[in-house]
Amino acid sequence: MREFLRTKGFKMTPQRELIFRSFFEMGKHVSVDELYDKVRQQDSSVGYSTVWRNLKLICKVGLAEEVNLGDGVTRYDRATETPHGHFYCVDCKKLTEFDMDNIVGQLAIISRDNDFVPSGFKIEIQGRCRACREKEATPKKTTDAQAEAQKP
Amino acid sequence: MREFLRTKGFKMTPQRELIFRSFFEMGKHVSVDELYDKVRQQDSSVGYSTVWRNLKLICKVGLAEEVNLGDGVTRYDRATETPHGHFYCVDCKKLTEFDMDNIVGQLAIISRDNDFVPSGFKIEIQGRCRACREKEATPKKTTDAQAEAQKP
DNA sequence: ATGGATGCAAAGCCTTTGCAAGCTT
DNA sequence: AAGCTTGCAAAGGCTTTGCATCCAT
Repeated sequence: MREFLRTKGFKMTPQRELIFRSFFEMGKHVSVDELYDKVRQQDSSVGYSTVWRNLKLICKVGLAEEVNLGDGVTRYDRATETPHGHFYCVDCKKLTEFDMDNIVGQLAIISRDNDFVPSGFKIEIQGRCRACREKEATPKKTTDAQAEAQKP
Repeated sequence: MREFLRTKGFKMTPQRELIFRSFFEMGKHVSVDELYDKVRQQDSSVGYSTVWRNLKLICKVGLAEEVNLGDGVTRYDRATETPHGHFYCVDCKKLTEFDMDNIVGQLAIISRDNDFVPSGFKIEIQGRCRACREKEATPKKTTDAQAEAQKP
């Protein structure tokens, strides 16, 4: 890793090592705050911006990429060999992955047909996961839209 | 329109009418700022939050929906009958649409197979549009990744 | 010695909200 | 009259940046 970074012109530091290690241990969909918390558990002297900058660095060197669902939080997803889409539960906000190998091929075709050179694909399916559906077995009287509309 | 809103419990006002009208004239992918500018051209007394709140209202009543590409700006897309995905040019930041009828069927199947009840699908294809490719016919010496990595 | 890396604090940016005053119904 | 709306200003919430200092190479 140290060697890998050097070839890109970056140095290895204790903080960086801790941050990188923590990130790759945490798996998927990590937010800056989450990673910051985890890092601080092991070294409470690490600054927030250091975590933030290193997360950006991890993306720069191609080891991860940003995932943004528009809920105000940027998440970081470890780069994987297999392209995948996300199920986004509107209730619990959890992300689950699904394979999208098959669909990517079609998206590439669509792109070509539209004279667009693609570099990345994102598919997000919003809805409700099983857990949240079972949790709220009792149906509401009003629709979500109406209920929402009442709020200021 | 006035009638439609009343049934949902909302009133019609001059500002609201102007905002609604402007939004629907502007077409797709409108940001709060853009709409605000357009509205101000016709009535410079309208406040930013009024535009913002009405854009939210338009979404609440189902006439539009938010589109978020994670570039820090929320866009609003008029609700259409045909589901569509977006080409997002990483150079000019423009959005272009494409039909995704065929793919939606598959996403629904994927959802069912994963015990997920979908309520919405989003597909985003990042890349470069023809215009931006032609604009920069001269290839760079360094890769984008390397160039980016040099920045602080 | 050098130039990248770190921490802290502060600035940015957009999105939201509190409130008093003003308008629809 | 009653309650939704509006404008302005201010507060939030997360992302970025300025800088002096520190450290890896």
